[in-house]
Amino acid sequence: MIIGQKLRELREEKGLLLRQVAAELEVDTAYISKMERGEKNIRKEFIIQLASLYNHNQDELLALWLADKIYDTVKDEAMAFEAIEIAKKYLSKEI
Amino acid sequence: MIIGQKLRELREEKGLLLRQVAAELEVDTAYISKMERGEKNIRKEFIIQLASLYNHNQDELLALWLADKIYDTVKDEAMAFEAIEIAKKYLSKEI
DNA sequence: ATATTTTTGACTAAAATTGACAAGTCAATC
DNA sequence: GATTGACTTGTCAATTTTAGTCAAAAATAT
Repeated sequence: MIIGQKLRELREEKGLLLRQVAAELEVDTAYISKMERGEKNIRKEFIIQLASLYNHNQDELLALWLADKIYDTVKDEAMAFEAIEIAKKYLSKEI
Repeated sequence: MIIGQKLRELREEKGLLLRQVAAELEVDTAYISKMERGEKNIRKEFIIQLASLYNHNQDELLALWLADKIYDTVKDEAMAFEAIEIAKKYLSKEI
């Protein structure tokens, strides 16, 4: 989703090829392509490596990555907003 | 987590046994026990059936159920709050 | 004590995920 | 129009995760 787009932007800014990024992460080129297009989940570890490779703020990327996961779990749910508020409440109380 | 507790409360209010609820959902008794104690995920379909069985507001239960899922995906993440805000933004823009 | 309810742990079938590989498309260039 | 390079797509094997059962153990009530 959004993290994928962002990763593609960053890669293109750096002028890197899928192949080069793939070599860095030690995975197949096709796999990077799929991550960038949101066809595959991205492992947290990869985000960290990519933040470093692209010289980009790691926390920002991790936030986007996590936001995508949240979005994915709520997107088709009628109670999405209510649930988010409840989850936030749990979270601030460190349940 | 929280949805489990709530389901247990509701069941006890109605004076139903695990066995009886299990029969209603057509699953094993142990499974209900595990759902109520947050040891197993609960299928959305079960929440709907239980709302009806317990005569309780379905949307409220679904919101709790979804909140738990959100909480679960963010609970160990440093960027949890930021991610939630981003996800909310996506959601309100219906991306 | 014993009968009933709930919990626990081990287990398995099914489903989802990871990631590779091969073949395909698409542009640009020769 | 053939070739080359970058990316995409489909399929697949291997691994991991999940759903739910069963039997035994623990807890609770009678």
